[in-house]
Amino acid sequence: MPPIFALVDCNNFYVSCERVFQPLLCGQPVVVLSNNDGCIIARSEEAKTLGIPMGLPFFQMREQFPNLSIQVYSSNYALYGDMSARVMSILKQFSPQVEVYSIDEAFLDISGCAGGDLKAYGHRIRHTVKQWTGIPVSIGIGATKTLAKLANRLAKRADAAQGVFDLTGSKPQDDVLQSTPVKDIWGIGRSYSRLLQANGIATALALRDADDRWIRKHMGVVGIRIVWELRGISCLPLERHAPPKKSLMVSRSFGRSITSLDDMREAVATYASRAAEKLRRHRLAAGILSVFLMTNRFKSDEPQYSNDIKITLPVASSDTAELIAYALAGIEHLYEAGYRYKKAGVLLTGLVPAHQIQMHLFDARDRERAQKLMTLVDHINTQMGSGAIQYAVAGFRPRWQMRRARMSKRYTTQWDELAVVRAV
DNA sequence: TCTGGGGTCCTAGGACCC
DNA sequence: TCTGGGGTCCTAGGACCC
Repeated sequence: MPPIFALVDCNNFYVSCERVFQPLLCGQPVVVLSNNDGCIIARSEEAKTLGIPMGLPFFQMREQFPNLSIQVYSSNYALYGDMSARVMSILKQFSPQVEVYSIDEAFLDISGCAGGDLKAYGHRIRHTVKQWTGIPVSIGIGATKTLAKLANRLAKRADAAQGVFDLTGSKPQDDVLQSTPVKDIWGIGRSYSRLLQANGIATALALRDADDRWIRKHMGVVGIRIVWELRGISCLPLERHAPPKKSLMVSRSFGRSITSLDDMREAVATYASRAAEKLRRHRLAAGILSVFLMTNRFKSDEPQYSNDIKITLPVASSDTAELIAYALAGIEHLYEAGYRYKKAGVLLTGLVPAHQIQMHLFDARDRERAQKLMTLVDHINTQMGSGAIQYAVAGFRPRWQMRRARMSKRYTTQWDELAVVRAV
């Protein structure tokens, strides 16, 4: 049986999560900010209607919309991650074939599940997710992932069929593709969009019927796959199991610029420590550690500097102390006094499963002991809350910490932040 | 004062080898 | 004047995604 893809996408996901626990926000313009309260990364429909663009820096929103009353939240990933897991577990009851594509999206293969009426099945999914979690979703159905994505866009339109759009029927496809600008196709970004339009390919229909050789030449195999998917030939299979991670990064902009090596050391030690925790959670070890730092690229009047260094470890490791040591050695090498640093980060690559680390003959480190210590630290931090135990080099209450002034409570993952309901 | 973070895949080009 | 051909591997950078 050929697959039938349903793309289930949570509407304005972060805003919807906030609304579940603060129903007063429903009907009001709401936005959620990126880390460091930097940019707007989620908007309610009301906020979109007001003309607030995606990615707008928060301080510019305050300049441009000074008189509007908009509810603003810092991003609360503890809450969003947990709500996402709830939504995904519900979707798995509607199909054994689910690919969790991002925090707020999943592809389902619903061939064989829907019993003939795809649209009705979509509505059942939508209704169940809403009832059980409070999160509204939109569902697009198509013969390929690309077409399901496209259908999802239509499902979100107010005039469409209440959140579900089925594109598998052959009839309506041409006009739908005709009315879809190339920039709205999954996989077509700014640059390809410009290229295509400059060559007279402005709609999904035109792209579907474009010349393969031209596409291959200018957009590579990625482009060919998009075109074929638009023709209904599935090139992107459902991936039920996430392929193994190839890299892992922890980086943050600083709440205020760093101008001393001591502060930079604290920040980088903190990031290395977080990265090591992530490694262990995925049962991985890293063979290569890169560190980078940079000044604020938006401040053209300030001297600019950015640099990075890549360190190959003698033996792949997930030991916090060891990764911190390499990261500090790296950052001390990169650090130049006299700049105002805005961001730094630690990137781990050369990842291998923790159980198949290649040992080194002259390795002096007592790795067994280190591993026991890490297991203990992780256990304590799981029980007592993240950060209960940490390395002193990472600093306490550091000056450079990111801003998150408008954070809601962690309603679903923290006992002392549960929602309180009062019966009057 | 103020501008996110974390990923993947693909391609071109250089280094190196026979 | 004129300077092979064909591989592999690695890396940096571009493009895209959410």
